[in-house]
Amino acid sequence: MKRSKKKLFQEFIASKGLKSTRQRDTVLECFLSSDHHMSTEDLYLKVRGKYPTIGYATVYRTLKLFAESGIAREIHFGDGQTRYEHVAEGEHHDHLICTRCGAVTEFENETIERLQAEVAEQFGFEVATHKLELYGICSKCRE
Amino acid sequence: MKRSKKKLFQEFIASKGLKSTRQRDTVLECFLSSDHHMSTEDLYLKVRGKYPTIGYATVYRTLKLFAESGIAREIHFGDGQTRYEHVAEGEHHDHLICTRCGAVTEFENETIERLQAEVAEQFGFEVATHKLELYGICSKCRE
DNA sequence: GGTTAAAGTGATAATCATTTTCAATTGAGG
DNA sequence: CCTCAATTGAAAATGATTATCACTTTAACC
Repeated sequence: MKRSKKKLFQEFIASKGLKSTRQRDTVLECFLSSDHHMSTEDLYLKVRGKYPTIGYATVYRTLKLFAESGIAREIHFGDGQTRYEHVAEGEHHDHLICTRCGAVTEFENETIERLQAEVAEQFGFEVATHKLELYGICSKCRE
Repeated sequence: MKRSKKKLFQEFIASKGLKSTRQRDTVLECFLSSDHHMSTEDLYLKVRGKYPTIGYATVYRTLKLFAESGIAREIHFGDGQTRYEHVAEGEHHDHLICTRCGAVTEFENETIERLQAEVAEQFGFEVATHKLELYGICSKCRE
């Protein structure tokens, strides 16, 4: 799975006439080494561990490439920071966001997805991606 | 309906020991005069028409108060600008966002809402608000 | 109506995340 | 190995939003 994302990204890079560099490889490795979404800062700090001279700009630029290549997707929770999550073919997860402790839980629900498609069709809208976030208090904080 | 929102905001202001000012009244009027969501800049420009000396900071501050008072809600589409939409008691609308022309259409679907509540319950999560956005190409752009 | 303390305002400076710039470096193909 | 376009990192620039602060206004009280 990781192998395939690496390959996907390599192909994307090649098809655009871009170059493969140690920086991009390192950022990709670090990104793939986590299961969940991460902010640019999270990733920057992680990459610094393996490649101390990396610059912020490079991480920003590389993440945009991930999004363009389709292996990642930007997400915005409204706290002013952009995060990136993994995109697996045909898979999508939505979020439960605790407004007290900030915890983010992922979930999937096929029925909701299907209903979304129906609504879009009614409007003649062609859906590319979607975002569903539920804000509230998580079970731990409610105890 | 507008009357009730004005009243709601007045009550909120009073309950917090805040003051009623011409600036706040003007911003509220301008906000209520539109049916849909608007960015801070949109509103700022509109308010300037009625109150030319208004400052950006005041509009920002007032919008935050609207959100706190419950008559408005922040929305983020990922373009770096915060927008505010009207909140009507018990009503909620989700968004179809065209990534080509930027058009935003609102919709409601009770079944989706109900399913969301079910999912949240499974996680022991208490939902306060939610956000559902479908990104893609609108019917006009598809022609 | 005048007094006053607390809240509000507006101009401006400050922040914060993200982009751009640019000189120096590096990768891929010939 | 050479060449040239792509890449990088540091630092400056940007754009949205927030904080600061001297001055003004509101609401309550006398």
